[in-house]
Amino acid sequence: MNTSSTRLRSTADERRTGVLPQALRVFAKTGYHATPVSDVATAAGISQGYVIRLFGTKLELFVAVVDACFERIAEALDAGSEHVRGGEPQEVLDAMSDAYVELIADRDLLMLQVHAQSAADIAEVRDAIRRGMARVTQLVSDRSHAAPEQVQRFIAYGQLCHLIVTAELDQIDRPWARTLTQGIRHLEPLTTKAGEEVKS
Amino acid sequence: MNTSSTRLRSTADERRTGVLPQALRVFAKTGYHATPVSDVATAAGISQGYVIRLFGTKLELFVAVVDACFERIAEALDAGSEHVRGGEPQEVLDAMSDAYVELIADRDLLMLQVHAQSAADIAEVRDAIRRGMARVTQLVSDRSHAAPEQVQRFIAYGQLCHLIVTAELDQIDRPWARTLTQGIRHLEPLTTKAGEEVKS
DNA sequence: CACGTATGTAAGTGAACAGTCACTTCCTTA
DNA sequence: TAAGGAAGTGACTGTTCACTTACATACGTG
Repeated sequence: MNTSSTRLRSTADERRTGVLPQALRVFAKTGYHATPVSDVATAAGISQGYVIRLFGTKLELFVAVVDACFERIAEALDAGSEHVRGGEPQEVLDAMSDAYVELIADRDLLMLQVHAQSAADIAEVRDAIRRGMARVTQLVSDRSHAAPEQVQRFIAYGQLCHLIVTAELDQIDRPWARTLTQGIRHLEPLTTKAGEEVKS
Repeated sequence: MNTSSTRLRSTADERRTGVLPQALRVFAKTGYHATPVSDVATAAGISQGYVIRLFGTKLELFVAVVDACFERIAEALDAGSEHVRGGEPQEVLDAMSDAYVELIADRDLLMLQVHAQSAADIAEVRDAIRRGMARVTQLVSDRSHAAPEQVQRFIAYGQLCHLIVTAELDQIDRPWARTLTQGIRHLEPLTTKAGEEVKS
């Protein structure tokens, strides 16, 4: 066993966990069917054949990516709810909203959910979405102690964000687009507006 | 000119309009990238090469399908709002909700929207979504005279339906799934519940 | 009826892609 | 240090697919 950094090669497990974030980025751009495994391999800096060896099939890779996506979302919601623990339900929901909005500023986690929904006719993908949504919904419910209707609304507006981001409705300066984007402060990553409190 | 039905061949325009509903069905199942043109051709009963000739490229065909999809949605919403014309905003919105839910009982129009969102990195597809959402949003606003917030909510819950249908959450009998599906009476096509008024 | 145009097909083309395989290089440990 | 196993590559394979093209058949019209 060599724990020092002099190794030239990673273990297969290290590779897998290292590949996942890159695969997430690539799949988020073009989705499951339109993304060749070779693109993932290039992004990860390894050969295409080895990516398949690491994950078995492209589908298994994609499912692993979807799981990782929801994992990160759950973590963010969890962290966002931490500093208002025990607050009013709506207060907790708002904190989680802010955390989600902040998290998806780079679009990848959001786009991947859209692509996963589009590929949900594949049973394994549909199951991954179910796992993820179960986790997220339960987390939101448990942390906020909000009524089911409030939780449902929370998720519904999250889905609306998907539409806004995929069609880039925030870049359209028309009444109908403003109707859909109103009150949703999202994207414009890292630009801090004066007077708005920032998570320190 | 021969206007009788003795013709063995359709005009190109007739073919195009005839192919679109079949293409809608096929694309709704597997999405843009995973659907070969040959599948559309088979469904339409013509050769694959001719489908391309009729629409130019697969992309142009898909865009035409997305436009047709929103066309049908707009028609349904329009019709649904007819018999409560001049009613209270929320009343009109509810009527449109019912019309939408009834329309998407066969899933195709809904699934196609999801697939279009997933392919929205293609500029032509993104533009088609924008056209469609502009039309739908304006229609809902104009017919209902509801506040923008209400219209936004209407669309947001429509997007929630997309998630429920793609992941088939209505078939999951767990609290988290019930939280997301509550109050949304959808699918279970054509089963009329006692005591619920039916559009005669 | 003959000629030009539009409808439609079937075979073909070249590129792209998921997965395989033989092989090399590195690492660990007995 | 030798040996076996694990990491990793690159070329290959068979298939699928969008699009093209050469050709055939039907249709309208002078």
